[in-house]
Amino acid sequence: MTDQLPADDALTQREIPAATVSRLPLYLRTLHDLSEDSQSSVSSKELASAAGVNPAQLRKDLSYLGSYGTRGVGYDVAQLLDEISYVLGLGRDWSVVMVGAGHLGRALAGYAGFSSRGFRIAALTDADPRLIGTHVAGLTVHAMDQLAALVAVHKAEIGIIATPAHASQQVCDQLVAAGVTSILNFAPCLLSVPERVEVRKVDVAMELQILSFHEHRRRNGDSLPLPPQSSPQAESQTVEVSESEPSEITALPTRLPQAPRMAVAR
Amino acid sequence: MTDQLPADDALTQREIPAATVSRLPLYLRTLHDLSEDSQSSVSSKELASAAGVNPAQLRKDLSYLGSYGTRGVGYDVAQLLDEISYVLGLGRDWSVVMVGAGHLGRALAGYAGFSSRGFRIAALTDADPRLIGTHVAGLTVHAMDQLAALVAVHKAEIGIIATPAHASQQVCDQLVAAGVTSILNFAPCLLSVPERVEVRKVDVAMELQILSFHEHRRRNGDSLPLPPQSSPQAESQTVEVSESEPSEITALPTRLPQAPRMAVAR
DNA sequence: TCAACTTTGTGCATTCGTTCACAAGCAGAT
DNA sequence: ATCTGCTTGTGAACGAATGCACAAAGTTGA
Repeated sequence: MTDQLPADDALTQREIPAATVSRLPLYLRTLHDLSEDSQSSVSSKELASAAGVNPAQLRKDLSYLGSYGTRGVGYDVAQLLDEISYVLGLGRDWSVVMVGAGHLGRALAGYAGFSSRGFRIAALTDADPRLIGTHVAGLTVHAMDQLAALVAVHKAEIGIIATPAHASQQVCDQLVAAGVTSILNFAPCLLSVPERVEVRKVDVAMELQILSFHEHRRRNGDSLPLPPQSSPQAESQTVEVSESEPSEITALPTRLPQAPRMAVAR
Repeated sequence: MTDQLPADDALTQREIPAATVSRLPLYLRTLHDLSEDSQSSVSSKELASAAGVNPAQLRKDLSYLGSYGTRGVGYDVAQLLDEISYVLGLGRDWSVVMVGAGHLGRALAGYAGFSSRGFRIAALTDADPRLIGTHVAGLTVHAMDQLAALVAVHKAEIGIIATPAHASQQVCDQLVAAGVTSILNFAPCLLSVPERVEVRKVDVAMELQILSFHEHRRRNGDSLPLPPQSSPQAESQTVEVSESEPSEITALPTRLPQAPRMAVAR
C-alpha cells in the first residue's frame, strides 16, 4: 500500500490550494463592497486589510488565479471581481436542491443571500407528510420520493441537507444516487460519500463549543489540578472579566476528580 | 511595527493547537454516539475511523488533553467524554444572547441542538419594532436597547449575530460593550473586535461558493484559454458527470475575454 | 511468572500554509 | 527620455499540521 495515487497527478499538481479557495469568496465579497463605493482600483494592502488578511497572502492567493494586477498601481476592482467570480464558477446560476423543511430549512430557503449570489433553491423536499404540499419561500415542499426526479428536472448539482442527524446519511445517499456531486451538510454528523462527491459541513453547535473552549480557557486559564510539575510562572493575565463574579462555575459535571488533569502543559 | 506580542507568551506557548481544538467537538459527538451504543471502551483506530480522521492524529490530539488511554486496550468512552467536555468548557451551561429574530434567528432559537449541548439561548433581541414583543421558541423578542441589560442579567458570555450584514458591526460593538467575549457571526462580513474577544463566523453563501468552485472545476477542468504554454498532457479524468449533457455553461457572465486565463498551471 | 499480543504516546519526517523581503515592472513627473 | 516612487509577483524562510513508525506499557492467557 505504498500509496500509488491514481492518475490525477498532473492535475492535482498545480491546483489552487484549498486554503486559497476558501478565501476567494471572502475577497469576492470585499471587492463587491469596494465596487459599490465605486472604487475602481485597489492595492493588495488595502484589499487585504479590508478582508482581514495579510497583503502577501492576498497577492499569493491571487497569483494562483493568474490574475494580474498592475505594479505600481494595484488591481482593477471590476476585473478582479470577474476573475474570482469566474474561478469560483459563479458565471452561471446553480440549481440547488434542499432536503429538510424544518426550522433551518425554511430559514435557509428564505435567505436572500443565496439567490443574490446565483444559487437558486430549485426544490425542497421533506420526509414529514404534514409538511408536504406546504409552501416555503415560494416553493412547494415535495415528498422524498420525488427527490431524484427533482434533481434531474432542475439539473441540480448541489444539495443541501437540513435534516436531523439521524436522517442525513440516508438523504445523502439519495442525493448522490440522484446525481448530486456537491453537498452542504447542516446535520451534525459525518457523511460518507463516494470520492467524486464534495461535502462541506456547517455545524453551529460545534462552533459554539469552540467558543466555549476559549471562554473556559480565559476563565480557568491553566490553574487546575495539574501533573507533578509545578505550573510555570504564568500568572499575569490580560483577561478582563468585565463585571461578573470571579468565575463561579456552577457545577462541575459528571467529572471524576481522580483523573490527572493537565490543561495546557504537554 | 516589529510585532511584539503581549505577555500571553508563556500561556500561548503550550496551548492546545487550534486545529486540535476544532476537532474536539467532533470527537465528543462521536464518543456520544458510541456511548449510546453502550460501548464502554474504544481504540484510537475505531474512534478515528468513526470520526473520519487519522488514528495517529486522534491520539496526538488527545495527548494534548493529557487524557490517558490504556495501552493495549484503548480509551474509556465515559472518561474521554468527561475529559473532552471539561476541556471544551461544557461542564456548565452557557448563556447565549442572540441578536436578530429574522428567519435565521428564529430557526436557530428553535434549534434543539443548542440546549441539548448546554447552550441556553437566554435572550433574543431585534431592531425591527414589529418583532419586538413577539415570541419565538419560548422567548420574547426584546428591543436593542435592552441588550446590555439582558447580557448582564443572564451573565451571557456568548453572543450570536443573526442580523443582516449592514447591521452586524454595530450589533457586534454593542455586544462587546455589554461584556460579551465570544461571538458567533452569521452575517457575511468581517467583524472588528478588541483582541480579547473571540469571533467565529458561519457563512453559508461562502460554503456554497466553495462547492461551486469544485463543481466548476470538475466540469471545465483545465481546458480553457490558456497562457502561451501548451497545456500539459493531463487528459484522463476520473470525473463522472452522471447523466447530464457534457457541460452546457449557459452564459459566461460579464467576463472580458481579453484577460489571459490560467485555471490551474502556475 | 512470563511470553505474546495489542494499542498508546510521541519523535521525526514531510507536507502544507503563511509571511518576509526583494527584484521586476509600471506610472507619472520632470 | 529618463528617473523616482510605488506596488506587484514570487523565491525563500519560517511555522503549523499531518502522518509514519516504533518504543513503551499495559493486558491476557497459559
